Amino acid sequence: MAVPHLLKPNNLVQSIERVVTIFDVLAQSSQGISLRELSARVKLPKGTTHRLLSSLAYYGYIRQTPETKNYHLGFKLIELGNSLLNQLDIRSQAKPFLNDLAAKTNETVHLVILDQYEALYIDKVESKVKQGGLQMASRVGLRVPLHCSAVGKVLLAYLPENELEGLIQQTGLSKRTKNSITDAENLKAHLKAVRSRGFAIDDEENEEGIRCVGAPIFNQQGQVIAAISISGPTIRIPNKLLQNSLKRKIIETASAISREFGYQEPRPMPANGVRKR
Amino acid sequence: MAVPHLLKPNNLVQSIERVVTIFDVLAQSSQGISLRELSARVKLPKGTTHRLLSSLAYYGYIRQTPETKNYHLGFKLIELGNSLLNQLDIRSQAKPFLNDLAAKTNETVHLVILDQYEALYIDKVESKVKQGGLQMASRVGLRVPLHCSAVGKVLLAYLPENELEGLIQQTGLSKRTKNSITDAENLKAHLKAVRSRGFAIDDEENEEGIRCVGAPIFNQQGQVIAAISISGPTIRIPNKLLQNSLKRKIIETASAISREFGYQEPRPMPANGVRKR
DNA sequence: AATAATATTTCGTATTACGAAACAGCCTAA
DNA sequence: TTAGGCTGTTTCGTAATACGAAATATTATT
Repeated sequence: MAVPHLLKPNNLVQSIERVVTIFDVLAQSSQGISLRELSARVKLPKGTTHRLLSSLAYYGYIRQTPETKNYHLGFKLIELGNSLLNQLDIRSQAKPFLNDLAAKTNETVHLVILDQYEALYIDKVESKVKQGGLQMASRVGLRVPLHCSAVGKVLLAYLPENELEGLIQQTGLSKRTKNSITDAENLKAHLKAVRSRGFAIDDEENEEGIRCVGAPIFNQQGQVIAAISISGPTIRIPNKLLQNSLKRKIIETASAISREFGYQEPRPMPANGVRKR
Repeated sequence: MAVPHLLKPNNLVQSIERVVTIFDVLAQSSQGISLRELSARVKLPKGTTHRLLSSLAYYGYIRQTPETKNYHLGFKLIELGNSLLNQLDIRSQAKPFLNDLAAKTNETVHLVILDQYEALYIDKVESKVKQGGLQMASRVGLRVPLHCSAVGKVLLAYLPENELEGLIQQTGLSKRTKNSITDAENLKAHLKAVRSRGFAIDDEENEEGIRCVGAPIFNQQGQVIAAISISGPTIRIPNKLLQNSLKRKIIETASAISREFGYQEPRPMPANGVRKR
């Protein structure tokens, strides 16, 4: 809930702390929630909760269904969230390339950035041809662990050593599936390989039955600013396909986007393109 | 900025008021903003602003670029905004129909709901074939006035009389283009026609060079819960096309979505399907 | 190296938000 | 129809909380 690597300031504004908790509860309550239950969940007196809610409602950050009196997140949040998405120029720059890639591969394409030691989806393009109707559990705004996703491993690979250590210390390497890499040394070796090859593979390491290939996007300074991936059900993506056409396509697309940002490809060893925080 | 028709409670929580103002300024500052400038804009001492910011940063609602020290909106807002979008089942229900409609018409399709006397875009599907590269100034999370957009007029048409009055009183009828309807009586007559025909047309009333057709989506109780539209540049959309194929397609699509919500079409007069707030 | 212009932290104070308790509105059942 | 038990909402005296001026630290600039 809180940004993991930021140390907690000793003088947090109480109301902000409380509002944030309320938002979290509301985000989980898709059917809305009553004042009574909400105040119980956030462990505050009804009166106090109500006061915070009416302030938030006044500004459109939450809303109350008139019939049920239940509280929900407010539409102002869509406004803000999308305003932020729009400010991210990586997103608009990458969009046409992602569309193209999804059309060519008939699989789902993702764009992610690094945030708070997690990979944050900031765009998703589904192929029109949804064979079998298999859907990925991804969505703009959601997050995946870094150590067990293709995009995540790409981002990790170009992170300074000490930050990688920090992540391992703080969040650990969770075992999401039987293929997840949970050993720090294994991971480091794996990441070294990712750096030298320029792409990463997720072979059902995050979600059973899903395979992905991911590649990094560099800016002019050679820093990794985002990652893209192609994802699909294992049955549709044999290893052969992954290692050949998909791998080629993701690398080509990633390079094309990097070039838009002024990145100069041909260095002798692109391996040490360290990402500065 | 504040919800217009809600009366200001006399006991707003000060910190929330301030945070909201900060968010608004940050949303407008796509390049980030310095503490000095931000504190000037929100008319608060630097120290005070800084304290609020560090609380918000701790929870990921804002972030600070390490190099420039500038402040930006935080990714938590994307998470919340999209979590809310996802809670709106009208959006997921309508999605396939919108895709279909965009593909068939090669124009941009919008899904909007009524919020705070404005039409709020909650989905947008662009046709793949972007002839001429003409782009609409719309985006999920943005808003259009009700009285001069096809979707807006559809929503207005099914609003109880007193709410329509309230809107006119509070926000007025702005003249966005030479075609905008700015007279209350004209508007009422126009809305009556919209009700009886079951669709609305926006003939460059909101944006010069843009024409739209819109139609309402009903729920089981016969209330209007959303509206959809087809929009495109005037040059590509002659009145003939609008009145024939596009009009037919938007009505068909809207009915199909309404049926998903259990709406029973064939009543003698669907005109009095009054929308309850 | 000195200066200027930032961002950040400190700390005594009074304003602000607190929350217990009273109130109001609604449903259900007798 | 009215009593009872639920909700959500408002009040108000109090003290804890957030306030913000000023000191300090951190950068950038000359």
